[in-house]
Amino acid sequence: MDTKHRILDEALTLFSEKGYANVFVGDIAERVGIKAPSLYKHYKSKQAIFDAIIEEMSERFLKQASALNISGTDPTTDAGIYKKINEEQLIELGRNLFLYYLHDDYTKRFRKMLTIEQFHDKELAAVYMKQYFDDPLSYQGMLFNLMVEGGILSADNVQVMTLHFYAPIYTLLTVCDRDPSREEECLKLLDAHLRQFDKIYGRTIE
Amino acid sequence: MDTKHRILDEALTLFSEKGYANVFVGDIAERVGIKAPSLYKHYKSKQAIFDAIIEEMSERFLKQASALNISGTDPTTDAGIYKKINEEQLIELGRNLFLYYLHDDYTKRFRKMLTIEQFHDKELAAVYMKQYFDDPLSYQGMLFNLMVEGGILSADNVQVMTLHFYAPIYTLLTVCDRDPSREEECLKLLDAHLRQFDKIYGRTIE
DNA sequence: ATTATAGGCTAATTGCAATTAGCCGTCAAG
DNA sequence: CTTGACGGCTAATTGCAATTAGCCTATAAT
Repeated sequence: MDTKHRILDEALTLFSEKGYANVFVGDIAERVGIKAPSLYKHYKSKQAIFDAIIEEMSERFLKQASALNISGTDPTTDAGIYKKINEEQLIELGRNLFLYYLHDDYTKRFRKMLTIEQFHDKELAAVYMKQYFDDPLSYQGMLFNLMVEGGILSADNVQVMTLHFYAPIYTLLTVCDRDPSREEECLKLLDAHLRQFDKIYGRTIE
Repeated sequence: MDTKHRILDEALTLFSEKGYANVFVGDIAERVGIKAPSLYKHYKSKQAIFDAIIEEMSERFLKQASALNISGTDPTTDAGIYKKINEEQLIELGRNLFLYYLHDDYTKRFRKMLTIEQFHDKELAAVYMKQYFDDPLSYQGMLFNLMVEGGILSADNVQVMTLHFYAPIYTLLTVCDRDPSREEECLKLLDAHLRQFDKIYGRTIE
């Protein structure tokens, strides 16, 4: 009964490393510890495995939002916290966002898989964009609006400020995905970015 | 004799749209206007076509550097120009970088192809990183150093400043690659980014 | 004029990888 | 205690897509 789930897990790993077309059902089966034909007791086809991964990940995304902010609370209902944030907390917010994306095992593999497969299918490109561009920007934008209200940040154009915050995080993330050996270098650069960001947009409250 | 080159061109188009594994040699042949077996008069195998594309693009990259800066001259030999640049020219520099990457037909298709195929092969990931991260950052970093010397920009940390300049450009570029219909939106955001960048780091010369 | 080469075609061939057929053991429910 | 679903296996089968064989024409060089 657990096999069904192990198949998805191993398939995701392989798809993220080699891409759908370069993974054979036999590879997946081997990792799971069964033979290829046995896979078909659980999934109708190779494509069905892929679809099930997309399905599961879409659900997972819905639940994860709260992992990303500093308080673990929902900022729409707890706006006050973000009006009192300080420099260290702002930096921690960025670092958490980065580290979550970087190390969460599922999102990491899923992101790599989407990166490879995004051009096969308009849908996948849309999922990628939503997950790694639109949602982070709109979520961060919302937080920053609160911070501007709270006098913690100052900006004419919150959208551009949010882009300035997020684009380096995204860019460094894609570097680490491609070459994990540069992780340390990227973390340093991330840190420098966040401090500089705070210096640029932060307002000292006296 | 021209067929050999047309094959590369059509193959690049197809690989960039569907990925290597999803393109059949018959597809390439059809576009060129010949039958699949005839391809083998020009290239030993499908893989050889792919390799030839990589080869040709690597050469092309060497020649293109001068297309990206405002003067068309080599800044290592003509540093003076960058010490006298003004706000509008700085913005133009960023826009040119973006538009070149976005619209140059070869680099656009090649970038998409690399995005899809990068995880097959360490080499390809390295090419991608060099082309879209390391080289732009080091090149821009060099320009910005000149501008800091010239009193046009001010910064403690030129590396982070360069990241702040380039990361949004890169990020918006990946958005346009995935969904060309957002090009206009991205261009507006690019413009706002560049103006904001100038406001942050620019120094008025009186 | 003849011949070799380049480049095209049709018709195999090959080989691999997805899937199907059909068999078997286990175990829980009746 | 027997039956049927579940999940595994081996041995086909299928189908497709890369490549090879072998032929043909045009043209350019000898």
